[in-house]
Amino acid sequence: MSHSETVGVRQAQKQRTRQALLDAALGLLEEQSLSSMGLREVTRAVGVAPTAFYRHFRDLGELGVALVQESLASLHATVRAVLAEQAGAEERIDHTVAVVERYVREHPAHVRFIARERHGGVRAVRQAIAGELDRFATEVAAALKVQPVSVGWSDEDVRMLAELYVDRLVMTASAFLDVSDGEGEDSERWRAVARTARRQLRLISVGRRHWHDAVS
Amino acid sequence: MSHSETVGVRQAQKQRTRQALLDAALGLLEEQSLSSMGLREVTRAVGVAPTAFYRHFRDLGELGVALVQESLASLHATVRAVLAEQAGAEERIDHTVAVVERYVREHPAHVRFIARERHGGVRAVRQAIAGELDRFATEVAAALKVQPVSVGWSDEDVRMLAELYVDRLVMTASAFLDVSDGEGEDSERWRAVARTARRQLRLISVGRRHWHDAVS
DNA sequence: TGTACATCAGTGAACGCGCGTTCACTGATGTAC
DNA sequence: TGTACATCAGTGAACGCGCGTTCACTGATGTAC
Repeated sequence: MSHSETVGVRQAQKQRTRQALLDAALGLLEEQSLSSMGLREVTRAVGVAPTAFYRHFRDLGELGVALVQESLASLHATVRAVLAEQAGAEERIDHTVAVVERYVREHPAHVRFIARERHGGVRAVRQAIAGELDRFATEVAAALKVQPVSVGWSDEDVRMLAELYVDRLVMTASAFLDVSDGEGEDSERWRAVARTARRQLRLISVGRRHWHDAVS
Repeated sequence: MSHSETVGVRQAQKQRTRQALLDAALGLLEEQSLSSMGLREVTRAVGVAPTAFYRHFRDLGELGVALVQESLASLHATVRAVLAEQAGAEERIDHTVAVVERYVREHPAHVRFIARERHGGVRAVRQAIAGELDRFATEVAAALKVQPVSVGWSDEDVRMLAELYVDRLVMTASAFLDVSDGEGEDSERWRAVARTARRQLRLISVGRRHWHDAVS
C-alpha cells in the first residue's frame, strides 16, 4: 500500500518533530526574545539532539518566520469573517473587540511573539510580520471600500483608514496581553481594556463618518 | 580649591565613561536587541576593560533603563511645547508631525531602541518605557482637557483619547524609521508617511469634534 | 604649600560554562524487483 | 510476500569561542592637617 493517501510514517514523524520545535520555541519566547534564544535551548526543551534542529530549519530566524505564519493565520481568518459581516458599525466594533479578546486569551504566546518581534532584532522576522500586516491592511481596505460610508473616498484615504484600524487591533491585543500577565484574574482591568478599545474604534468610526464634512 | 562648583576631575571622568557606555550600547542596539547584546561587546566598543562596566551599572538591564530616560526625555519636552501652543487643530497636527519627523531624523537610534524594547525581552526596560509613555499620556490628557472641544467629556474619555494620540505618535515615529532604513534618501516615501500621519491625526480630531453628536 | 593617608575608577588574569556548527554514524522507513 | 539496496531523521562526540563574573591590583585624584 504505497498510496499517497498516507503521508508515510517517516514524513509524519518529521512533521511532529518540527511542530515540537515550534511549540517549544514559542514557549521559551514568552520569557525572552528570538535573538537571545539558543538553538540548544529549543532542542533541549523538545528532547532531541541539537543537530536535529538542522533537519528542519537553517537557523532560528527561519524558525521565527515559520512562527509568524502560524501566529497570524488564525487571527487573520477570524477577523476576515467579522469584516464580511453585514452589520451596523456598533455591532462590528463589538464583534471585532470580542474576537481580539478571545484570540489573546487562547493564543497569548503567539500575540506576545508578534508584538515582541515586530520591531525585534531579526530582520527576516520583522519583514515577515510587516508583510503579513500589510496583506491584512489590504484586506481591511477592500472590506471598508465596499461599505456605503466610503463613497467619495480615495483609495489612498481608505488605505490610511485601514492601517489605522490594523494598528489599533495590534495595540489592543498588546494591551490585553499586558493586563493578562500583570495579574492573574483581574477581570476588572481586562474589561476596562475592552471598553477603551471599543471607544477608540468608535471614535475613529465617528471621524470616518464626518470626514468629508470636515475636509471638503 | 575644594569648592563644589567644579564636580572634580575624577567624577567628571566617571561621567564621561558612563556616557561612552550608553552611546556605544545605543549604537550596537541598532543591529540587535538588548537581551542579545553582550556586556563585553559594549566595553570593547568603548575601549575599557569588561570589569569597568560594573562601576556604572549592575547589568545591561540597568543600562537599558538609563537609555529609556535618555531616549524619551527630549521628545517629551518637545511635544509638551507643541501641546502648550494656542493654535487651531490643523496647525497643531502639522506641528506635531513635524516634531516627530525631526526627532526621528535626529535621534533614529533612540527611536529604534524604544520601538524595539517596548515589547522586548527585558522586564525592567519594558516597565520603564511603559511608565514613561504613561506619564506622557497623562500630560497629553491634561492638555486636551483644557481645550474648548473637551467640554462635556468625562476624564475617562479624555484619557482614552490621549492614549489614542500617544500610540499614534509612537506608530508614526516607527513608520518614519522603517522608511529611513529601507532606502537611503527616498524622500518620496518619507513625505508619504508624513501625509498619512497627518490625515490619521486629522481623522481622529474629526471624530473627537463629533463624538457627542454620535454618542448621546 | 607640603606631606601622609584614603578613596575608588579602571585593570587584567582567571574561572567555568553553554554556545553554534562539523562530521561520520545508525537504524528505521521506503522502494525496486 | 520476500529480499536487497537507498534514503534520511535523528545521534553523539568533538571543536573552538566568547560569554559574565570574581578578585586582588594600581595609580591618579581627593582630603586632612
